[in-house]
Amino acid sequence: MRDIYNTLNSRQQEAVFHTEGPLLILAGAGSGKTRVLTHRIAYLIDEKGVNPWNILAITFTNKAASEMRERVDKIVGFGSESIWVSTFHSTCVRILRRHIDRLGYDNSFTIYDTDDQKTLMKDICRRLNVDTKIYKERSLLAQISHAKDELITPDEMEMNAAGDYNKKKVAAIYREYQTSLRKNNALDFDDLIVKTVELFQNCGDVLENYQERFKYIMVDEYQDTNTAQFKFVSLLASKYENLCVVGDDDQSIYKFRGANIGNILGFEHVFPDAAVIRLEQNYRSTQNILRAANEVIAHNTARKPKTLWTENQEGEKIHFRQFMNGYEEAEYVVGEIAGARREGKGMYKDFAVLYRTNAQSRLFEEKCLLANIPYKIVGGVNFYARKEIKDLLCYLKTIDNAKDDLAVRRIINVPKRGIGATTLSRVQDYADQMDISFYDALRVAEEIPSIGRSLSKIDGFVTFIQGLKSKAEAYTVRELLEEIIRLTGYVTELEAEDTEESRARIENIDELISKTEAYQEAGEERGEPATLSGFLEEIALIADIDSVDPDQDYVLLMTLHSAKGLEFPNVFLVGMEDGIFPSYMSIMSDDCSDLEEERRLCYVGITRAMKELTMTSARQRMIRGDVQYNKVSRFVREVPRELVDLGYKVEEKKPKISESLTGDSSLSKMRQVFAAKPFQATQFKVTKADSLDYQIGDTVRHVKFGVGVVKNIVEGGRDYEVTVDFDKVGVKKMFAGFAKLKKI
DNA sequence: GCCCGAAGTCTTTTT
DNA sequence: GACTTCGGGC
Repeated sequence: MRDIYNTLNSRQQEAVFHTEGPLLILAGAGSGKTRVLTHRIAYLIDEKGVNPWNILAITFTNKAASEMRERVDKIVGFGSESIWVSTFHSTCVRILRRHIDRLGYDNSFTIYDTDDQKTLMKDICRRLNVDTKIYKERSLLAQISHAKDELITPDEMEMNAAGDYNKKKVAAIYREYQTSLRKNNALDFDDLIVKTVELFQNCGDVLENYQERFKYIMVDEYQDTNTAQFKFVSLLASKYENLCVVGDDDQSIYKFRGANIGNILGFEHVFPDAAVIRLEQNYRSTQNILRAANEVIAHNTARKPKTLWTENQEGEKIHFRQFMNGYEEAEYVVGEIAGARREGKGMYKDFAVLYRTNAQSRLFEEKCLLANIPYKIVGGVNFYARKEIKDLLCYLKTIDNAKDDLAVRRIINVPKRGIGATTLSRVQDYADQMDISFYDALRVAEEIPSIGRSLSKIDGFVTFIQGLKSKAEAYTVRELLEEIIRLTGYVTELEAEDTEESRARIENIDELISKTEAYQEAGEERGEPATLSGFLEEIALIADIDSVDPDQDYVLLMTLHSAKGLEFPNVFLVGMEDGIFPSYMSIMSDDCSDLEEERRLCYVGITRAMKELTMTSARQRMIRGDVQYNKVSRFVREVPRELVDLGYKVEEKKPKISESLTGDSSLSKMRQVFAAKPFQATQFKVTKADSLDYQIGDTVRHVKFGVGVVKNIVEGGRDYEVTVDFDKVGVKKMFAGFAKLKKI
């Protein structure tokens, strides 16, 4: 046997060597569960002679999947590429792409994102004369999604409704929603799981096929599986029962999207033969951080009792600071990072700022920009949800799946083709009457009565799309996209607009183009054809966290939810205020388990930290336009006083901050900041351009600082250092790779 | 059919 | 505060 298993502790070894039958690994935060999983895979292949082809490992995010894949590649001798490592959603898509015709869908189905779902729901409400003042689209979709998480069909929902008028109405809307999805040959996120389960239940041969294929199944983050996902896994595993699930009930934070904590708490009931192994030694955090985490989570009642321990050093105390408002809070945090960086205490990527809601990112982003600190915001408005991106994607979707009415209707007038609402509703009526798709109705528009003058415009559009369709086969995705941009004049139009906004949009489009290129390359590497459907699918299933590149040196700003599974030497938990975190909703809720979920979220946050943890709060804060006064979060008070360092008085601290980092940065102050900053020589991996598209004397634009003139360019080891004199904020030095200056 | 400004709504968290 | 929707005017 190889000696790679010697580095594991005895509990971990036990988990690795237990290969047959159901196994539940209760893995506390930082207890090395990914190590266990990867070593377990290696052991299965190397020692047990299992064919890599027979192994399935499921994670929640693509990032987790690719990390696991990478680590498996490193320790598995051969054949690691045929191990199936992917997320629940991609796994299901791959299965459905091959077999969903058995359920009466077309195998080229489209995946609807939240935006698409909303548009569709709006449509349905209009059709069914539902008053959206009373039944909000959002809440309807939430109810439907929840039903799907629990594998409840429209029929079942109606039956459960009994005499309840409201519930019956929702059930009817749910039914109509499903019909529309099918008409559009589309699935929403939840359907991906639900339909796969349906497929398995209806087609025994398909299920058996996959049961034989996946003889060994592993599921990561098991505490976050919902009923549908559980059903999916247990169907797959029911033949061989070689199911290994890894999770931590204390880190269950996705109840709102249907995660059923019962799946982990009741695993031993469903699989009576299950072995249970606990991993309680933490390798990540200092003793103080771990003690704080243990103390906080101990306030929860619904949990499997356990206590993490570590052999690590005691470490520093938990820092807590309270500020007058959110600005000062952000200034402090960013100042601390800048300071630590200046003193050589770590790189930017060693720091993470974690908050409860996405909206809180803004202040930190602003301060980072002012301090010239590279950062990345994870989450918030999805890149692919931006208008210009969606427009172009809908062209691609139309080409890919002509049944997707939503996509066709979105682009029929983008750019303006002078086809109005009246015409569109006539086409829609005709399509409904004839029971054909919207696009097919357009193709036979001459048969539609009272279309009149618009006919020629519609014909123009149809010819245009048909032309693109005929090219789709031969073109790469990139070529197709560029053709669309050229023929529609999309970018030309934006260029003519010439505003701050339109320039940003063009930049986004450029990024989309490079994503098609990256997709092409990845396909070639894997030896898979880079199809249009494949590209659209990848985009639909991508999460923002997936784009975090561990080689890039930037501070990460994200929600606590996004931070799960990550670790950082230094963590800032900001906005620690009752009403923010725990959220107002959870405090007010009758169901005290809501508050417990928030506490688990806090536990997740604390345990992200390896060396240092800072919690901050503000006395007053702007929330949606008006000022709120919040108390310090109860979670802060649950950390034993002796573990906390309250620091100096805030008033004493302030001058030092404003000296270095306030917005009205006079030249001398900025110099101070930069003088002690030898960081261009260190690893600052922003890909260095071969040359810059501007030179000394050119006028350039910066996202935050506005317009300025380039004064100097110094070629550094990894990037160019550019000095710019800005109209508004004066002279600044910055790195070309990060500053993204645009010549104007 | 299209554009612009006023009013209304929202936010927890995400694949 | 930021984004979307709606209604009035052209």
